[in-house]
Amino acid sequence: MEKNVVILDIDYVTYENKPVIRLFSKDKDKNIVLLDDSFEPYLYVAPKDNVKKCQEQILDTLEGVHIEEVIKKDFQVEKTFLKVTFLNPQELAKNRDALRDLDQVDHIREHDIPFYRRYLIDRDVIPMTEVKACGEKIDSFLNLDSKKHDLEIIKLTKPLERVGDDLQDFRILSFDLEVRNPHGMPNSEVDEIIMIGVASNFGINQVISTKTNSEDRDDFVNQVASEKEMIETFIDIVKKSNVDIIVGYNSDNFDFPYLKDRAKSHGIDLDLGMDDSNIKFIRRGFANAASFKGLIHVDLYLVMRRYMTLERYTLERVYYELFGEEKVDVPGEHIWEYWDSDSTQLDDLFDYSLDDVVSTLKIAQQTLPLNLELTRIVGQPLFDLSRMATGQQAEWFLVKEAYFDNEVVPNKPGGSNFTIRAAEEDNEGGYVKEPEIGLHENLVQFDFRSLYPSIIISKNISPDMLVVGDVENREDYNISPEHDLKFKKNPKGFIPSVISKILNERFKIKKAMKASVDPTEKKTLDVQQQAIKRLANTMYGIYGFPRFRWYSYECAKAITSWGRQYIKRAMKKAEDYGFYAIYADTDGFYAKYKK
DNA sequence: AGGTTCCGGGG
DNA sequence: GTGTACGGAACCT
Repeated sequence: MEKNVVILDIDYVTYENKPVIRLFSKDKDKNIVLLDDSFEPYLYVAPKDNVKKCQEQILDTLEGVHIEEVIKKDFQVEKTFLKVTFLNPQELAKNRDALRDLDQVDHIREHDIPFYRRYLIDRDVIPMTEVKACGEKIDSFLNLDSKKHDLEIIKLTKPLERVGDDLQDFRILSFDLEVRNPHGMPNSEVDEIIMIGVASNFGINQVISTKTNSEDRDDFVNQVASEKEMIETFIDIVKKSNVDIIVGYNSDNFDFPYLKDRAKSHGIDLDLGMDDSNIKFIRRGFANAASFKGLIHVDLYLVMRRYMTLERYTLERVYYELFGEEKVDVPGEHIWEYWDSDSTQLDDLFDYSLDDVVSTLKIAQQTLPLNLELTRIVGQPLFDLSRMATGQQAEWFLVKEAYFDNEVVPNKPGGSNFTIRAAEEDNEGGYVKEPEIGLHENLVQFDFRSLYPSIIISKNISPDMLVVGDVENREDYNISPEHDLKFKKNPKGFIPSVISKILNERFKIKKAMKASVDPTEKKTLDVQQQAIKRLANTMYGIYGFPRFRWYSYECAKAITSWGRQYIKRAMKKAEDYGFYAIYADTDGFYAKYKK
């Protein structure tokens, strides 16, 4: 059978010792899980000097691996690697260290790319877009049961085909808890949930509670008998509404952990997964992320911290910044008093609860389009992408581009490598001329368009083009104004070529945007070009950040040193025409016309 | 100057 | 989950 579906989420399970990729998807009216058992985990081995000997040693040491000799580019230089394929990801993880330590092995590469990400990259599958699936329908697979979970299960017989890059419409639901907290920040062991606010882009706007508001107020309260029933009602709404994306504000760290604890105390499972599986908290560094199979949870707090620069990121502050309106406010420490009061204060608390969840939905509608575009460009799941720093988004984008360029990805710096990188002096940044104090008139503003991306492209600044030591023909190199850093003029470096590619794409989109007469299309194109701009601007940052795969202190230094040269030159030139700069920063300045 | 601890959001 | 992890301000020594 053939079917067009939209992919929401991905994971894998191990079945009979083999990995099976599961793509949680949907079509117009049904949830669909695609199964693909045709993909195997692998890594690359760089042999020391003798490829054959290395291959023999690996085969002698490890059981059940398959080895293939491949030519891959490493910083643009073609080299022979051994592609070592394992039975399953667990085997790869278990044997990675032993492999690295073999005396015929120089080093290993691409050994730390999560299996589902590898699948998305290698199979060119883009989350949140439409694909054509060919396969056979099956009734069940492991814990998945098509009847019990009301979904279709399709075992793929052919690779997925891209149908189009068009972004789909998604069903978005926001939620928010209010808790009775007589002693400061609530404690889920003792403090009950008093309200659950729910809003959606498909008509739901309500507050579930054990109390209700006055008759003269708008009727948005869904009154139930107990806290247990509140939680059950919430779960029921989410499940019945076929939600694609569930959003909250700080829901990774507050709402979902709290809801889970309270549900547990009533013997309820927070089983919102497409397969009725439970909520799962994924440890990501210092914080947790709340996740469900096939239901994308986006915590907008994390998204907003990247989306705009503010001194604080409270829901109130972010909402004000985006929409210029004040929110209904109830001071946190008084919530329990409002709840206990049974008067207009209780009504106000209901209004506050609804306002919070409606604002959260509005913020989601405002910001998700950009994140969906980034998902499409970066090629990783929205759940992951919404929690990545922009530098990580850029890095995963480069990992994907490297695959299509037949480049082996550099390893992440580990241990001593990282310490060396981190110990390097801070790079001198852009040129800043402190503003001259006073009220100035007759000012002109001047700025470079994408200064750093342009420098990277025009000077071919890329770690694979950097040459250390003396060179014969200096004219074959772009040489930085300070530090004598030399970059080959040819061929085009990996990162400059990626940036030119996406900037060309942006140029085309901007052109189409100007030509378009349909306001919806215009808006969509605008979001697309913004997403690309963000990604292009991040590329400078990745050179200067010690944890990145393409980290290069030299590249970072070269970019800023050319940057300083360009802006100073421009200021000088402006002065020749009678413009005196009163303030400058990195890629632009304000100047006063003296005449 | 250099190292260590604390904090964000949420109620 | 092919796990190991932020970044700036405030506060010590």
